[in-house]
Amino acid sequence: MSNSSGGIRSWLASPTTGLEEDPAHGEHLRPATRVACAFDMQGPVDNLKAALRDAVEAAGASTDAFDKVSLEPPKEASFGDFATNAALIVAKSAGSNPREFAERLGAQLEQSLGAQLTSWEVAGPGFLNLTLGDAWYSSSLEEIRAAGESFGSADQQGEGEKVIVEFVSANPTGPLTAAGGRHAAYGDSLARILEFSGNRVEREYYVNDAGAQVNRLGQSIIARANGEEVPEDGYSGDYVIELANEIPDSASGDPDAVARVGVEILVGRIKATLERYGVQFDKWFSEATLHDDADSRVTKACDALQRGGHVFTEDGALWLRSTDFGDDKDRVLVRSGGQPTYFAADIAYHADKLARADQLIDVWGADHHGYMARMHAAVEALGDEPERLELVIMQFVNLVEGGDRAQMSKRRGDFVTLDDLLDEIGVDAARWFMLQRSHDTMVDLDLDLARERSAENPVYYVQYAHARAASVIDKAGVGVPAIPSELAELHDSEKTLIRRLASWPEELAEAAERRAPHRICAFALVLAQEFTAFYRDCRIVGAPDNERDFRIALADAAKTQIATALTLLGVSAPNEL
RNA sequence: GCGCCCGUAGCUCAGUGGAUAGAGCGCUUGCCUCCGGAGCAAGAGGUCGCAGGUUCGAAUCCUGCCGGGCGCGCCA
Repeated sequence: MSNSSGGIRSWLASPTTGLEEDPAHGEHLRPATRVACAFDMQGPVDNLKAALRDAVEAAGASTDAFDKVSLEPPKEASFGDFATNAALIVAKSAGSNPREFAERLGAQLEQSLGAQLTSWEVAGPGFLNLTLGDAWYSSSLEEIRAAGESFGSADQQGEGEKVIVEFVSANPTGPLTAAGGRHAAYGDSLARILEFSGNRVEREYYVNDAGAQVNRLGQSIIARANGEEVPEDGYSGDYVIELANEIPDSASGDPDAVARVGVEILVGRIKATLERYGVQFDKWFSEATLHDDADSRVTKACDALQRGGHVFTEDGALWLRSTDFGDDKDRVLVRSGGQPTYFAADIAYHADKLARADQLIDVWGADHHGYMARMHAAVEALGDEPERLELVIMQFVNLVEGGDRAQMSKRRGDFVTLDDLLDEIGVDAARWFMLQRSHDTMVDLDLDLARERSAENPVYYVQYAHARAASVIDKAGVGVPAIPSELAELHDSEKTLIRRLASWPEELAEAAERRAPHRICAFALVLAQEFTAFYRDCRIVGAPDNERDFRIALADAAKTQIATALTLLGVSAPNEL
């Protein structure tokens, strides 16, 4: 960004480094339409909810507003295992008041759930608190274990919508920055979550290998090859000197040709960095290919807009009347000199993507939010529904060291690359720390904490719980037995853990719908904590056989779910640390 | 000036209509004959930026302010 200010993030993506965020990538807005989740309701909690729904009907109320009904473990343990606000929502439709209706609901559930329900009570304005029996816990664990690794995932993989997630797309004029690591972690994790939810997902990187910045790269390389300073607006990083040395005849070469080779090399490095980071793109889309031929896709896109009557000529330039679609200004498509703008190419690119998918998700940097309105306007002008393009805006990331927004950079003009960061804290910590906060919050990444290989570091804490589960199962030495039919009374820690496991499908759906991988981090952390509490309270090795076997099954289910969660984050789940 | 995001514990942040607002870090105090102490437990710490409004119920929704970040090119 040629015009961004200096300051805190300047060493991440600073004008003086010449590192540019991907162009054109703006801000955020949340279309009402979301990618549908392909999976059907399933799992123990859904069974309960189905029973609740039946009870609502049996008690004479409408289920029209049932999607507003919650059924979840209350914060306060004395309120039972699950609490529902159903009566508060539907009582009116039965001509009843909430407390009275909750009584009816309780009685109905008592009948339908039998031994699974130990007791119930009506509380407050009309909450119904349920206390479940060990029978429910046992059968729930059974169900979770039967589903195995796919618990919470779509019944039919790939039956959902086809989604293209475009992310990173950083200009190939320099190495990937640490900030790019946030985009990469987010986009990839979101893609994994959507895949797990049954969608067909393609990860795509838009390579801005055309336009003025590529030319500037060529000029900069040539200048360096001749031992000169780079031109104003050039790229001054040391990597340009490396490129100058690497590219044969760069001192006397044609700027475009030199630039092309430079871009090729840099794209290769970006690819390698991302691969190291665990991110694989399905498609690297070259902007230059949009400009090929006289009859290019950019020209076609402009023609299409013209046919739609959405363009006009002024001052020798061709404009899109984007104000017709909510933008605050009209935008130039073709400059008076005849060259298409970046925007025009981006429209062609999005037209191409729209033809290839049901839903588009673009992940953009926060400094591009001003670009959102025109992009949506363009989609609409093309005759498409703007909701099909979803723009997710990533806020910035700062690296913090020693309690300060740190000078990790050695000197002015340097910046922290993603590779530098990975050298410092490793892939697992980097991905976790990049993901654990919501995309619309600016984050400070604490390098000291991220480096820590102890329980103070959440990512190691979660991995530790996983390794511990593996270890104790191994130590018991009887494999993973079936859940015994005769059970001793369950410990509160066992029940708490099973409730958590059972809540996974719902949590996952939430993360998918809200495009919120950070929820998976939060879930994994709580799950690890609750597993650890169970491990502390319920001895496995040396316990009576039926208790031991039940607990092994539970530990194994927890281990599986921790591993699944970490996989969705792109973090490893080793059996030993 | 206009637009987008953010404002919750000392710090970094979860929590997009439910009951006494949570986690991690930091701080205080305990716990190793005990399946991994790379651990566990307890505690202190908050006018959810401010003011109105909607609701049986608001950190959450609406309006207006204040503060911070970012953006408003025939750049990408």
